Amino acid sequence: MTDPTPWLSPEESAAWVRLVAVAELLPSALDAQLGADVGLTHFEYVTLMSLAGAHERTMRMTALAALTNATLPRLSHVMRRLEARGLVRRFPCPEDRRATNATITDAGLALIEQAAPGHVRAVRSNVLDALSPTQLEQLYEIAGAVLGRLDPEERLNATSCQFSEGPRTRIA
Amino acid sequence: MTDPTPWLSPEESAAWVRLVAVAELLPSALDAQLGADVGLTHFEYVTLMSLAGAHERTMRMTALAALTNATLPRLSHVMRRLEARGLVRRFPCPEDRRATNATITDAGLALIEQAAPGHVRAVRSNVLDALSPTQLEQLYEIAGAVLGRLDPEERLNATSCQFSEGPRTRIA
DNA sequence: CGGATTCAGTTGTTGCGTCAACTATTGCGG
DNA sequence: CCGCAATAGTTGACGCAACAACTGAATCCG
Repeated sequence: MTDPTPWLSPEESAAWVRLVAVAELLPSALDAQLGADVGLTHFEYVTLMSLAGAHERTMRMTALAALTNATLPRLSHVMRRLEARGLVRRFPCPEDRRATNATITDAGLALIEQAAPGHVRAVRSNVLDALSPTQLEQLYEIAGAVLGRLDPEERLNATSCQFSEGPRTRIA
Repeated sequence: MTDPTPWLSPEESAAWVRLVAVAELLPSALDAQLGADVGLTHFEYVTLMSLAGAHERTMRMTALAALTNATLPRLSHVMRRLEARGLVRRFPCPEDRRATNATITDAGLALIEQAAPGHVRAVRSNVLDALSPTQLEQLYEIAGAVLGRLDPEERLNATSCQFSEGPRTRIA
């Protein structure tokens, strides 16, 4: 009982401190670049990208919330703001009249196509360029292991593939 | 000009997505545990820890802000709340009457001593336990490399050593 | 010495995320 | 078929961080 928490070893502490620093600075850096560039937060960008990659560029609010790891209230507020800017549209789902479908508009598509190059540059210059191919693989494994603890549900899995594509299209 | 952003390779994209997920979930997890345990945010906890480890348990606001990577307004607001809870005290610096010194109170020390075990447990269960010793070393290197890009000024360096110590004391 | 600039902090406003209601629809059990 | 729980989403209130404007003290400089 006197030693339920053996404190952290120097190695653990050093790695932990750096990880925390990255976790704090990275979101700010992403938001800053996207905000200055096109007036979007990173979350708004991911939301629009998810819609752009969806079938018919349309998704149910709940599905979109799960995909972007947002609570439903948060997504609702964000979508209201995006809709006010003409970047998305919302309309009731015909099959389930409780549900709401969201679609990205042409203006929304145009905006993320405008935003993407700068965002990719920021990702490279802030992170990827600092890592060797070996470290990239290690990062993949490490982040995966940590995610297994942080997100046992594995809800965040489909956000991917938004980056390895060329300009997004309907499907083909 | 047509290819200034070669998009991301599948490997890059996969690692990036996982890193972003960790960067989003980790702060929430820390805040949730500390908030439920002792009603502190992670930032407040780090602030109190920094004060506890400082000479005479006292620090200038500017120094504390630099150490915790906070803006001065943010720190000012946080310190006002902490002072209202009796966890810190503020008083004008005798040598420079522009400056304000902050000290952690005995109540503040007691609170972080109460909070530390649970926090360390959370750090372990959410991150460290998922990594092998090799991965811990890799994480240290990777996070260091990324920090070199995100924080070229190296402002976040002294937050360390708060974890490898036993219960904090003045100095000796 | 005296005015201007810089520095240290605080305060007010705005924007975003979370939490707690609340509405409306669906599906289930009797 | 009728109530009742569960689901989908919206809305409003509150808390915290960012930004800008402000006060007061120190420093620079002529």
